[in-house]
Amino acid sequence: MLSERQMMILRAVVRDFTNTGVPVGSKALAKQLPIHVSSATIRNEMAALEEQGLIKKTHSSSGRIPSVEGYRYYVDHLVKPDPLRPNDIDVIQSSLGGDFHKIDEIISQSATILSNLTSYTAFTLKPELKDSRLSGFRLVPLGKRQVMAILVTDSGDVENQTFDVSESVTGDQLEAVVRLINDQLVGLTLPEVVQKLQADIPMKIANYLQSPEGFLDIFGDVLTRAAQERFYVGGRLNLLNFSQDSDVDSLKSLYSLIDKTDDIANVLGQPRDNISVQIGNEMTNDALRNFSLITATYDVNQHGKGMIAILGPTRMPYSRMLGIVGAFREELAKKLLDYYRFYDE
Amino acid sequence: MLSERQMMILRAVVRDFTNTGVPVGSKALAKQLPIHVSSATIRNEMAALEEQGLIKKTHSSSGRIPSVEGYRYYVDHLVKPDPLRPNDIDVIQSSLGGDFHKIDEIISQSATILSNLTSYTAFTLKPELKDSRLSGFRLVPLGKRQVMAILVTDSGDVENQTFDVSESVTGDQLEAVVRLINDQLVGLTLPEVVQKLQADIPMKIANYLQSPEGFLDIFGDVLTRAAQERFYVGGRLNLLNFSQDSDVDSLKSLYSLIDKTDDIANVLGQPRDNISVQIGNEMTNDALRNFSLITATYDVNQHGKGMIAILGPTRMPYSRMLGIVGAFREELAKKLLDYYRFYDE
DNA sequence: TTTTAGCACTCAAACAACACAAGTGCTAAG
DNA sequence: CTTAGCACTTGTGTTGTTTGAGTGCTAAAA
Repeated sequence: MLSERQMMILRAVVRDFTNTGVPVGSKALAKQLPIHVSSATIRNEMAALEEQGLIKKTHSSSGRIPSVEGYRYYVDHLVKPDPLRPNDIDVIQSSLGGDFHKIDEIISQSATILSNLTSYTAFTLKPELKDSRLSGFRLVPLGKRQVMAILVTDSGDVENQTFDVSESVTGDQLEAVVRLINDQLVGLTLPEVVQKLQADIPMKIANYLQSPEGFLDIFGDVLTRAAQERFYVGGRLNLLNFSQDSDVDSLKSLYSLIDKTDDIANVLGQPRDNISVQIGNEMTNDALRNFSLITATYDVNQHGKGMIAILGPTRMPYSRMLGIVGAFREELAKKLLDYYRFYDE
Repeated sequence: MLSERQMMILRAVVRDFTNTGVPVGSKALAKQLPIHVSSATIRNEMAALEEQGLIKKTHSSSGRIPSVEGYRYYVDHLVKPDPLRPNDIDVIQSSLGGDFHKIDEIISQSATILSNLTSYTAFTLKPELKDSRLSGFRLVPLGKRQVMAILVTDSGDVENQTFDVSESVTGDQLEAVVRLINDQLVGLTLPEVVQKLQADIPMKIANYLQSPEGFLDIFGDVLTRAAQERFYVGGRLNLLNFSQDSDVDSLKSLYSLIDKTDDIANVLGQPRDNISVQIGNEMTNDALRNFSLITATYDVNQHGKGMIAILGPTRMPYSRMLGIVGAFREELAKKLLDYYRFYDE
């Protein structure tokens, strides 16, 4: 259990350190704190905090910095999200104010805005219905030998891919395949489709095409892309700002983590409600040891829930960041409700 | 004019320095060179080379490194491309050996291979006909309010985009628009299309749609994307390897250069025939001062010419790199001819 | 019992002094 | 024209010193 005074000190240590990056000592605290005690008293209290593992020294005679547990305690009990700066509000409203013709534009734009506001790296994920179902499949002939495959889900996701077919394949054959897919697979959830695709579909398709493998490749490809949650990333390059002593290797693994959709989905994890903070090694992934991740869901009513996140150094000004993320999720939800309202009516 | 011996020395300086990164001195050269002269003689020759601006010192008593002009002389007169290592041949053949369903896969894969072989950053551009023409336009309704716009050129490029329309727009209206576009614009080169789009098309479309702006936005968007040359980039992260003293700012500007298709197209420039090397500040762009760029065209006969390039430090082993780029362009051309042959027949 | 002043101690960081190695230019002799 | 020899320059690495910020502990004061 922490005393009031200890909390005050811990809060000050976190605030100072996240602002300056310099370990904070007893004397500086004594001057700064609203209570009148000597640096010796502060020292005693700091020793107690260190005892509990909330703060630590970088070397035997240095000032203190927060430990992961210290940050944890801070975000759980002590922090109060900062209200947005007027300037930030302007940025959000003007960047999100324009006209958009597709949801993805809004979501991708959001990642950019969020990274600008925070100067960290931002992720956004569009609102998603629990299990979306295949609602349509098309093959559109484009030229002598080019065909575009289009897959649509009932949550409005569209995946497409062009590919080349040998000219011996006729339009009738393609149409038959499309009909088959639509008859057999529309209405199923995507995992069910994948399953059927490995079971009886190949044989049925073989009735129409001599060599169905190529086609199945394409279809499977488009399908897995559709089943995958698609993240937008903004401010990738901001990671370079805290490349402590330019450790190229860890930077590389960090970037490959971010660019693999699967991996980053794992990192962000299941959307917890509200806002959640993960600090340093609380995340399993080693490449993130010096980072913190703030994730938040946003709720667009019947259109599902989405997610936003920012990734920055463990040593980030949490109060400000929590304020930004909290405000942005609201703005984004509002914008999307507007968007849907327009197209629904 | 350089004497035979001076050439030999320059060649050795470039080779040593690109291999080790350490300025090379007279004694080391004396030991290594096939002729028997003392280090003092080498020193005299080096002074002559420095006089001509081909090599320079990093400080008053250091060994010499090549100047930009020195590299230039080296690649123009002295270098001989290395033959490929057997291992590299394997890599190319196995990575390019598989079955592909679209050209873009081959080209994008090529960027990856090339970056792996060189451990630099690689660019690839697919073969392009001089001025491609609009050969078709589609609007495919996907659901209640989603529509996909597809644009096809006669060189086989496909651009597409989904967007949302208000439900008050009917299928008949869309069809009318498509017919209009195909009647009026198919067969024109893309610049001509752009021009017409700003002239009489908007009025004609207004006959069918109350508010054509949204649609024109989309069409224009797809159009500019189609007109743009699309580069594939492989091994982006390799740039981190030579982030000398981790200059974050210049890294950032480098990456934003690479990621803007327009800018990078400018950097790579017009495809010169054959293979060309640009060294350091020979390129106008400041962010590239410490880099060299090797570009090469490849020729797929009637299917046009494409381009590949690698971007690495000025201090790169040119002989090896020229060997790789030279061999790869041949392999790629061969692969593409194969590909076209299959689908053409 | 809590707070505080005082003091001895620790450590990182900055700096100076120094030796070393690699390399150069120059001179004079071969 | 080549070379041996030598004085000179400079980056690098080592070592020792100083300084300043900060700590823990003790004993006195509140």
